[in-house]
Amino acid sequence: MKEEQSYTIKQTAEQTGITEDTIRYYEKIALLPRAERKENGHRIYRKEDINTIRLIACLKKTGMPLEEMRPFLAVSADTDPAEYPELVELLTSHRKNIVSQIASLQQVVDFIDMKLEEGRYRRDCLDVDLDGLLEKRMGEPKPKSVSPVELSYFSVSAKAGR
Amino acid sequence: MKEEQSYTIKQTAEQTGITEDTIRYYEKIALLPRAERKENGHRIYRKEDINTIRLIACLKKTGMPLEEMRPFLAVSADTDPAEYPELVELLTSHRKNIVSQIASLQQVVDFIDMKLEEGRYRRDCLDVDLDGLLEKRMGEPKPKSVSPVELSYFSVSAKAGR
DNA sequence: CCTTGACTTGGAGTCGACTTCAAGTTATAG
DNA sequence: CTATAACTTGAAGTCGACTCCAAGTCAAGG
Repeated sequence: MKEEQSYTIKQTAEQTGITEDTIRYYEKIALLPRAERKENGHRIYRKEDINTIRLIACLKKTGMPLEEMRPFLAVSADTDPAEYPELVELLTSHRKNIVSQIASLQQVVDFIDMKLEEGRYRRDCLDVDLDGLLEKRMGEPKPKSVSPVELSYFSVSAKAGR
Repeated sequence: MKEEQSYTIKQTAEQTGITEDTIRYYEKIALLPRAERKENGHRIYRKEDINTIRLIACLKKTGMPLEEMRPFLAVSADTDPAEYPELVELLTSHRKNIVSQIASLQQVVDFIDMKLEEGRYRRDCLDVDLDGLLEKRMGEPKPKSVSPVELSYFSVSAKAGR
């Protein structure tokens, strides 16, 4: 085994995409545990810590408020979730949230595709293969699309006269 | 045709899940157009407006700041996107964002599933069919799961001694 | 006529999440 | 020996998105 590699706050910021200030802030509000210091007082971070910060960044992308992250960080850090039933519940419940968030996002993607397709359709009304073109434009495969959910309200307004 | 149905701000709030205050606030910052008023000055809303508000709610769920929504609302309202190239670009670029957001979310779902599975696994170590059970617990089909992305950092810390 | 309820307005206050600031320490380079 | 850079601290400031407030209007009920 090699002795644990460690990083400065700057390196950590670079690796995680979270600014130094923000990392210190997270420590201040105890979202992160107090980082180890060297003799000179400078913080040092390990892979492990970087991973925790990455997890925060990831949860942030899901729109989770910092306060709600605490239990997740606990789980990530050391706790075995199954030992704490309320944690298990928290996890499953947040999972539901996220799944429904994905649905929301997918809806927006569909909205955008629809709009894009619509414009394209109007433009070169009569000859081009729509899907082929769309795929080319987006790079995305887009296997099925258009969620069953009430997508209605996204485009109506476009045609309803004002 | 029936004459357009209309709603009070209260009804609108109920239908959209956005509070009256917030709706007024959106109008104040001109995210929503000034609503029509009746003789007494009360706002009235149509299906069309409700749909716009729903779109805002939906975009909000994707974490989009209000300011960034303006162009989307324009598109939704009346503009043909293809007529404004910068709008098309905006749409495609935000589409990319969302797709990557979905990936982030999926990552978190995978993280949760992993944690849950892990706990379950430790618990009744030796006999149960994991996937079957998991599916039952979640209700979700979960056809493939575990995105290829660096999921590593999610669980390492769990086993790395502290 | 007075009250209740559903609204109106402008403005002030709150809250989460940073972000910036001022002042200080320590390490290396010229 | 000084200056630059990389950090430290605590506190204050900012910004987006509400959220609440006070004062007022109007319509219907008792």
